[in-house]
Amino acid sequence: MGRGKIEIKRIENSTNRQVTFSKRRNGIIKKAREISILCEAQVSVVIFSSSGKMSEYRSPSTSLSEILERYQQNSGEKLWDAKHESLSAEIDRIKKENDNMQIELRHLKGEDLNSLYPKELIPIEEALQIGLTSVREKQMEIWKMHKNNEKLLEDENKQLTYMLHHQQLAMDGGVRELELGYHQKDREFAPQMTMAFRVQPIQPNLQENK
Amino acid sequence: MGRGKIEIKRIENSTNRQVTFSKRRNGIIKKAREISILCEAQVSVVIFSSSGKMSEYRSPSTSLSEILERYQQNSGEKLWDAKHESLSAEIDRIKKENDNMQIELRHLKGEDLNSLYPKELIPIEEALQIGLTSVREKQMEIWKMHKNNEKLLEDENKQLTYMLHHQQLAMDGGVRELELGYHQKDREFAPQMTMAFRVQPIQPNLQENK
DNA sequence: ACCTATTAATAACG
DNA sequence: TCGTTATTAATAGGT
Repeated sequence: MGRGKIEIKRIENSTNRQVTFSKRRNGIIKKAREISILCEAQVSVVIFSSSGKMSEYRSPSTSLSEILERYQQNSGEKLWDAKHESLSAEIDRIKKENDNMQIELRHLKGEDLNSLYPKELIPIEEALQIGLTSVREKQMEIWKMHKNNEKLLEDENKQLTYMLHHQQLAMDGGVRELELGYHQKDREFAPQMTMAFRVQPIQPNLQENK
Repeated sequence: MGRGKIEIKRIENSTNRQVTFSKRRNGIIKKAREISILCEAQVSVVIFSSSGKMSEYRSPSTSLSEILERYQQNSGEKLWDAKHESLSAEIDRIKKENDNMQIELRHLKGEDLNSLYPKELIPIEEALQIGLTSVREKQMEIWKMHKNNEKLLEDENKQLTYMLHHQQLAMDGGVRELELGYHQKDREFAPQMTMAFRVQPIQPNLQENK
């Protein structure tokens, strides 16, 4: 039905193919609409072009879900059940994993020990022993760090006290007339000077509180 | 395209409508096949007649699920149920739970302790301490049970030895003529008699080996 | 997009 | 449902 008859096989010329697609797609959709009106049929047409663009026709006042529902009833095919099943399978898998961990946790916390064979207590005891050792080592490490920090702060305090003392002596001893200028001009500068002597805290990332 | 032009509106004559449906449905499906071949298009056509009978065309080597997948991507419309959503949500929930347990387990085993604040080490240490105490109590309990069982068996042994001794004395002392009868008639009965004296093992469910 | 010669679909009927 | 055929509709190729 055109200037010439064509064979039904892939149209090699790309432009031609695209044009034909466009025309025939419109034709199909028109036909779909017509049959739905003429014959009270429920129709769904979905067409993807080779470039991936989608076109669609659905008979009026019908949702795709409705059509899919009918489709499944008629064909017996499971449409989205494949995905559904894979999701369920994953849930089962994770739940099992979950249960195992739960049991392991309970055992480590000393619960449900009666369900175990005596032999199975041994690795649990060992794990607990190792865990306890690690935790206590960590605590010891932290304690040492704090101790160290304290020591540094104490040293710093001594140094500051010493410097303060010297400064006071110097001030008392002579240039008392400078006091006025100190109070008026350098007051806000003074804190910055003492800051320059402050030792940076060790382990700045160590936080005692959240 | 027929002996007469027809208006596109419901065909009132039922027979006529049915015939037209049949013809046009074939036409649409033929067109669908043609466009899929000519233009490399992916096509899905689903038609329900007014009487509920379904017809379908799908371009070769494509499943409907695949088409639905593409459809959803293109249209943004959600075809799958709330079911899917709830399953996905449950997976997320369980996975999260899973992660939390995993972390707790690792901490109890003394791993990844650096990611914790010092304060958080304390409850872990306590839990480990409690767990260790429980496990050791359990082991002690089992040990005591074994000890007890051994004691009972020992007592039983003594009793049996004693009885055996007495029996032997009685036999040696007098009725030696019974020996023949004992050997021939009661031999297979004897073990059952001694069984009657056996003490039932304590804690029959206690299994040393799997 | 539009045009139109030509083919394809199909309405009416048997 | 199937075949036939007059007639309309779709569309291939070209502009």
